[in-house]
Amino acid sequence: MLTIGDLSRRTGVKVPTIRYYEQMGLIEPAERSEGNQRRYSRQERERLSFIKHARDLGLTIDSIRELLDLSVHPEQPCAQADRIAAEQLKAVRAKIEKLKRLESELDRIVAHCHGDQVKDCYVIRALANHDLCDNEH
Amino acid sequence: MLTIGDLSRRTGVKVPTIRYYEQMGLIEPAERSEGNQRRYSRQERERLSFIKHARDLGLTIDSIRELLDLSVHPEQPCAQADRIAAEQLKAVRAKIEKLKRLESELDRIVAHCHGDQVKDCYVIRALANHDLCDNEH
DNA sequence: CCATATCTATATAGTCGCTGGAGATATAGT
DNA sequence: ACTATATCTCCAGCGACTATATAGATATGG
Repeated sequence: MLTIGDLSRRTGVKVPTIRYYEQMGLIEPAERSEGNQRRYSRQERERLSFIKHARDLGLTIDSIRELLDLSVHPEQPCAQADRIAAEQLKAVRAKIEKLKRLESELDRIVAHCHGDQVKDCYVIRALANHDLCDNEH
Repeated sequence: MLTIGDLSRRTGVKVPTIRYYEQMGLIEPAERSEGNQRRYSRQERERLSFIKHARDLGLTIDSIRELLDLSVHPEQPCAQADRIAAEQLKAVRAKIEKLKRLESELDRIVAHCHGDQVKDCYVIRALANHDLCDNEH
């Protein structure tokens, strides 16, 4: 059995975050030692690793809860799990597109600035005047 | 003079957000009508547009406050404004890189899934088992 | 000139996913 | 037995809003 600190080190999830996940119902309330400290088994470590992995991929707590619910019904069709992952992929792609537009505008703003004083500064002027932008954002 | 609703429509910043910006000290407390309603001039509309533009570019409230402070000192060197924009650019690029890694992994996960049942589902299995990942994330 | 419709005011709480602190208790090592 | 470290619970805070409730102001049509 692992203490919460051990579990934290093995999964890379911080101790208060583990307790937070318990509170949010992502993991079951843990067994307790005589002195009321949480103790975890290998199964619980795996579940937490699953959660960590999904969070690293940007899935919301709600999506993860859904996936966890699905994973305990192995005979059901997996279309829903598919859908969750596909939607997340779509969201990630949309974010990338948006960030790329920001990148190109910021890049242009930074590259243009060669004034020495604020009154000539392209950064400031570009922000004050949307017309200097190339694209929508 | 514009009401807060007019200002909102002209800048695309929602009414409660304008009030929030006032509270945060990004914009000066507005003049008031006899009935205690906020009234805005053209100058204040421009300042809010500046803020909107900067927020759209992902700058934090704190960075925007710095830029606004700079913009009222036109004789000072603009190196700091430059630095703020350059740092934001760096942050945006880092986010793009991270999201691209997520994209490729999610894409791989989704593409692999052709099981019909949860027990064979690659989405679920991939999340449970980090070894199925190609790269770090 | 009044009824009504829309807008605005303030204050407060909620969102998401944690993170950190205070003060008390448990456990491990010597 | 003593000490150092880990853990416990509870609660507050982050950022940037967003929503809700209740009350008062203003604009419009008849």
